[in-house]
Amino acid sequence: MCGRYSTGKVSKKKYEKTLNTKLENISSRYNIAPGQKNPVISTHKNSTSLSSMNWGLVPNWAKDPNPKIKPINARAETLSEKPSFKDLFLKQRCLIPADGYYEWQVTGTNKIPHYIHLPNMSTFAFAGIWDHWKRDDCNTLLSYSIITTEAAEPIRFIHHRMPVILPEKHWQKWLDPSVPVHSLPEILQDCRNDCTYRTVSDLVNKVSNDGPELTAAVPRKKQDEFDFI
DNA sequence: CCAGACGTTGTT
DNA sequence: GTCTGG
DNA sequence: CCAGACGTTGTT
DNA sequence: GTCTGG
Repeated sequence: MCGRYSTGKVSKKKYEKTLNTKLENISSRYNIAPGQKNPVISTHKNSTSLSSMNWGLVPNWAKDPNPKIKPINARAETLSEKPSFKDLFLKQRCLIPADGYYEWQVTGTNKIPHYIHLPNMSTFAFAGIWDHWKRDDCNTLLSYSIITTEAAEPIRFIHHRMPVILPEKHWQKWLDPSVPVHSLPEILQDCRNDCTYRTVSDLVNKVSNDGPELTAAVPRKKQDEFDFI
């Protein structure tokens, strides 16, 4: 799955070139957590732009802008069936700029954080869906959820689910609300699985920690080595 | 029909 | 255990 | 995702 | 809003 990620060294130019549009700046962050406002690229009324959206989907029909359940992830396999997601999957897809994400490997009583990224620390984009919540007397709330799928082979030992990382060739199609429905599952299945990883320190656990040191490789003992102490 | 949920992950 | 806040 | 709180009444 | 359960 995906519950923390980074935009530390993303290339805004890569998004601008691939999408043929001008975007606002993307701040460098190394510990993006659910519930925060983060940069998201979406196409609305024929224009593609970067907006600040809340991570954790608040559907437009929610009575309250702060409902109990705000999904941070949405399963790719069932997107077109779930009442909360199906309309958004058809018409409100988004790209989430990132250059890595964190996954905790649970071994016995230990939780070892790993930083997962593409070769060469390439800038990438998660596939997501977004929505727009509005009541007369309240400000508009934009929110999003990151789509997940089965984990790629190299990182499956860490966790069995991972966020969908879209190759650049699909970015424009993914954002286009008029793209034929049948191509959506094809795009999702053609996601990147050439991920690599490193163990990192526990600094990432605390949301208030933020900096390049969170992504630094830190050797960690495995659980079975602890067992003999 | 109305009332109530609408999600994921992981664990059992 | 479960919910909230970040 | 993880960390940290989880409550009321009354007083300042 | 739309779906599910009763």
